[in-house]
Formats: sequence, structure tokens, C-alpha cells
Amino acid sequence: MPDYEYDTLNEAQRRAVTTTTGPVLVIAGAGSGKTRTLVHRVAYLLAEGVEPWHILLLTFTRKAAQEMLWRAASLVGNFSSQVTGGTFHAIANNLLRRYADLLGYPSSFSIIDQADAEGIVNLLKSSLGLGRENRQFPSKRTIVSILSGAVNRSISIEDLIDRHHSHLAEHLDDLLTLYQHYQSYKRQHALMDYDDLLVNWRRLLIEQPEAREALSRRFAYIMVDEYQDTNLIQAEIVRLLAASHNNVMVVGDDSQSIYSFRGADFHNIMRFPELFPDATLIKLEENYRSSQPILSLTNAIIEAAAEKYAKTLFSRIEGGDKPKLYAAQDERDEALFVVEAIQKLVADGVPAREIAVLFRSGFHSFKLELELTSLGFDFEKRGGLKLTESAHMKDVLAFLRLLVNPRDGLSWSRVFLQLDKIGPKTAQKFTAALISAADPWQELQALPVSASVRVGFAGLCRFFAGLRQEDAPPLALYEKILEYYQPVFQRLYADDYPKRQKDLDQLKSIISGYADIQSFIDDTTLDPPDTGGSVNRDRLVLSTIHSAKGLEFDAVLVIGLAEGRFPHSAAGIMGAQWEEERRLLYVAATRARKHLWFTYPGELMPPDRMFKRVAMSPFLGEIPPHLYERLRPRHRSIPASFARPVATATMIKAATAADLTPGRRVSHAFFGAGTVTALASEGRLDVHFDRHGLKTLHLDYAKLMLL
DNA sequence: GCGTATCGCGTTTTT
DNA sequence: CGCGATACGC
Repeated sequence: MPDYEYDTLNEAQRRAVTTTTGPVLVIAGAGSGKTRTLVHRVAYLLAEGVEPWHILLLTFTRKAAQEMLWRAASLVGNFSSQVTGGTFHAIANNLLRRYADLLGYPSSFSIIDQADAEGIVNLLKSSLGLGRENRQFPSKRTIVSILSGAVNRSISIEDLIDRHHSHLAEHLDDLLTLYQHYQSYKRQHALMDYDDLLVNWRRLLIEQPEAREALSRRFAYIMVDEYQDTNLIQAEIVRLLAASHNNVMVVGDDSQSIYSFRGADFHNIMRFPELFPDATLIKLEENYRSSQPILSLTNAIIEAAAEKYAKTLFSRIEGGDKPKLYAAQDERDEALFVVEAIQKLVADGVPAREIAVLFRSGFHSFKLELELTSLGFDFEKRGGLKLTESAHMKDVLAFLRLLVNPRDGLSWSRVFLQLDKIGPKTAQKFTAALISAADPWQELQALPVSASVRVGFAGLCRFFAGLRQEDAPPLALYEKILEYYQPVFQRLYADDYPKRQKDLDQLKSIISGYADIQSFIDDTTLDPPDTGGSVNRDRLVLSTIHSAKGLEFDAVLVIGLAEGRFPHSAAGIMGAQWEEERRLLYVAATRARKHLWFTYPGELMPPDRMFKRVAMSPFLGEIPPHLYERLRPRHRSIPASFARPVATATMIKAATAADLTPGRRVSHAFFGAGTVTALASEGRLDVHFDRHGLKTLHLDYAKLMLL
């Protein structure tokens, strides 16, 4: 039996870790070490002799699960490698493939993401002629969120519209029709969306008592992280799984519930004691992350919340700066302020990866990205578009998906649209013919093709015929696909294919780690890889607040805190949405350990292209002014990077790649003087700066001058 | 006239 | 990137 020590935990954490029987609800404030508690819980159970495969760890992202298992393994040796951990969706997927026949599903279903679901709904919407003459008809995005919202709340669409979207009452019939068509479309094409994965998992547990018994026996210790982000179905899955043994521990913070648009309901956490009447409640109230000034401010933000579990967070971390608020003139001034603040932090020795810029929506950072790029400052953007969500990635994945599921109409449609002279209408006609055929592959040869596309179409048929004969590993298939796709790709994205090419290369390196296509496709859908590229580089982080959840940084800058941006203008005044936006700000601010800034632009460009003065976010107005320091807007001279490099008496000149040999002295607008140490691969250059240490610069962007 | 290609502009948050 | 408006071609 492995040795295991837990005396570094506080008393409440220790109680949570060592309660091995009965349901436990852990209410944990931000920075209270809840991840640590879960890690220790896994380690403790293993040390107590619980077999690893009896432990199920459900987390919000797969990364979080992997991280926890890895840390637990380092506490007790390699035991936790057999612990099951992952997201609800990933585990549902595994189970449903195994038990598909019990539910009357083909085991070769494809999983579709949000964008796919919206695409299907849009297609159905236009083919049913909805929204044609009626301009008020909701957008595809709204429709999908309504359909999915009804499923997640386990109520009918009628009730949902009645209760939450009464302004859409006139469209009720159309929405119901749309819903039926959407369901039958998915069934015909053997597709499952995110909701189906959960709904079918629940169906399995309810309708198949033997399967439920087997799973309950298998997963004898269940742990759920971020429980406030679960929806009703997930809560019920947990209840059903734990029904026979009650060994379940859920951890969450009602103040950090920010996913209600996806069906999450933080009342779940309040209702846990109803689901499990003999539940033990444990509160983790000591904050180990932030300094006291930051904690005082974040407490003030959440103080105004309408509804919350009472908990008082305290910290023993002494000292620290007061958070700062900067009212910028406009977006550009805001971006420059942020850049300067980052520069100072880096100069003070804070590693770039310990600095995060957070914002409400993906596009709020566009201006800042421009400034950073022009300065040659390396950063990583999280949130917004994912690698596999871009069109060229979906193209490649479509071929693979068809190999596994030839009834996947969405993928057929993509493949057809790549051909010249084939548009949405023709693609849809072909797709409809294929999926209703007994053998789609045979039907493909028999499609009525018009003369103008015959050549391209024949190429496609030959390509698929060759591909299907291969019984090759994914990597070989990928290379085969690229033989066909590469020319198509260059024609389709003629303007920017070099940039996209890098994504394809990245996909190749990801695919080489897989032994079968099915799991590769599932993983890229359920857990899309970042566009970022290699990991663990020392890079500044730009992230939406949603994507920064669960992380922490030495320094955090929250930007775009202006009226209309934060809270988002669609959040109605004082409703549930409003409250969620407040919690979102709380999540953002609680990511900071030592330094925290708030900024907002005083001027924005709305759609009508006229600058408009905007006020500070109303949430900031609720904070007592003595809790933060207000910075005066400064008159700013144009930074060096925007001045054109000109030859001076000392003969400074702009560097070209050929000049940059190791040992060369250079000057950078941001980092000052330095010495070239090495010419790294792919247009990258390592420079040792006198004041800032070793940096890797992009030759394409960084403006270097020779000294 | 139907279907396809092109251009310009605005963008909530995501397993 | 995706949407709508507009232009072009069969």
C-alpha cells in the first residue's frame, strides 16, 4: 500500500478528503484549493486500498481531469493511471458506443458540435421556408439555444417559451416543427449532439436496470468538480449512478456559475441536499490565492449578488497592491495602457505566462492583439475560434467522418461544396440521395452529375474508392486525404492558405498520436485543441473569461469594462442574465494572485461608424471606491514602435534576416538593447536582452534595429 | 430564373 | 468567421 500524507491540508479540506462514505457537498470559494482537495481525495482513496477503476472523476474540461489525475499520481505513485476521469460528454460517448444496441442506436454515430447543430437548423429553417417573409424569426443561434435549453432543463419547448421567452410565443408552432425535423434529421444521419449524449446516458441508466447496476458497481466513488456548472440532466446522471452506494462528492461555488446559457443551473448545488438527504456540507472559506486587497474587492463585487450561499472568504496572504482602475480615452489608449503595464510587469520579473488579459467577448481583444503583434510580443489567445472549428479543419475531418459513418450528411455536404460549380442546392440534393440509399458508397457512383462538374466529381469518386480500400492507421489515411485535398485547399483559400497550412501540419501531429480514427474524431469534436501550438512556452495569455475559468495568474488585466460590453448589452436589466454577468466579473477578478487592473475605453465604435462616448460598467460603480486606486489618464506620446525607424548619426538601421547573426547587438522597441544568441527555426530568433533576459521573437513581426 | 461566386461588414459566452 | 446583398453565368 502506498504511503500518503495529507497534513498540508487545512481542517475543512481534510474532512472533505477523508469522508469515504455518504454524499458530501463541498462549497468552495474561489482560490480555496478545491482542485487540491479533489486531488488529495483521489490519493487518499487509493491509499485506503480502493481500486483505481472504482473511482470516477467528472470535471468540466478534459484538461482539468488529466491535470488532477497527474497530480494525484505524483502523490501516491502511479496508481491513479487507471482512475476514470473526464467530462460528462466524453464518458457518455464511451458508454454509448458500448451500449448503443441497448438503446437502438447505430454504434457508428458521429458527434456534432454547436456549429454543426446550428448549420443543420439553418438548413431546415430555409428548406421549411421559415423566416422568409417574417423578419422577426429568431436566428439559428437563438433557435439552437432554445431547443437545447428545453432539453437541458427537462421541460417542454412550450413551457420554456412560456416561462423564459414569452416574446417568441408567436413562433411556437414553427419552433416545434423545426424541432421535430431537427430530431429526425439527426436520426437519419446517425448524428448525436451534445445534448443527445447526456440524454441518452440518462436513458441508459433509467431504462436499462442491468446496465445501471453494472455502472454503479463499477463507479463506486464519484467525484464532480464545478458542480454549479451542471445542468439538470447531469445532476440526475450523478444521482442515478450513485443511487446504490451514495458515495458521491460534489465540489462547487455558486458564485462562479457562468454557464446558464448552456443549461447549467446553479440551483443544482442548492438542491443537492434534497437529492441526497443525508449529505454532509463542508465549506472551504480560506483563500490561498489572492492578496487581501484583491480579495476585498472581489468580495465587494459578489456582495451585490441577489442570491448566494453565505460564505465569508478570508486570506492570510499579507501585503499586496490595491487593484487599479484605468479609464482610457478609447480602445487604442486602452490597448497601449495594457501593453505598458505588461511591459512593467515583465521588467519586474513576472514571467509572461503569469500575466493574463481577460475580456467578455472574443473580439474585445482585437485592438490589443494588433498592438502586441506590431511590437513582436508573443501571446496565446484562448477562447473564440478553436482549431477544429475553422473551415479547412472541418473539411479534412469530414473525409474521416465519412469513412466511419457514411450516412453523415453534414460531412457529405462539406465534401460536395468543395467542388467547383456545386453550391448548397446541389450539395443538398446529392446528400439526400446518399443517405436514403441502401449503400451510400454505391449510390455515390450513380449520382446525376451535370457536365460542368463531371471531372471534379470523378476525381472525388476515385479518391474515396482508394481511401476505402486502405486498412491503414489514421496517420496514413491523413496523408492519403491530403493528396486529394491539398489542391482543393489551395484553390478554396487562395488568399491565405499559407497561414492555414500550419493548422493542417498541427492536425497531422495530433493525428499521429491515435491508433483509430473513431477516437480521434470524437476527441477533436468533444475537446478541440487550441490554435496555440506548442505548450508551455512563456507567453502572455489573452483569454475570454469563460476560458480562463479555474486558472490563476500572478497578474490579471480585465479590459473592456464599459457599459454595453460588460454586462453584454443583450443581458436585460436586473434579470437572471444580469446576475450571471456579475458573477462573470467575479470569476475574472478572482483569477489574480498579486496584481489586478480594470480598464475600459471611454469611446466605442458602434455599427453606425460614429464614435460614441460610453460610461464605465455599472458593476464597477457598485464597488466602494476606497477598495481600488483610480489612475489618471495620461497624455501619451507615440510609442517607439510606431515611429518609423530612421537612420541617425549613430547609423541605426532596420534589421533584415541576413544581418541577424549570433552575437549581433540589436535594439527592440519594447525590450531595449540585447544580443542575438541563436537563429531559431521557422523565422524565429532568440535574443538575450540586457534588461529582460532571453526572448524568442518572430522575424515577421518584431521590429529590430541594429546597433 | 435559378444557382453559384464575391464582397463587405459585424461578431456573447462553450462542453 | 458567417451573413446578407449583389452580381454573374447557365
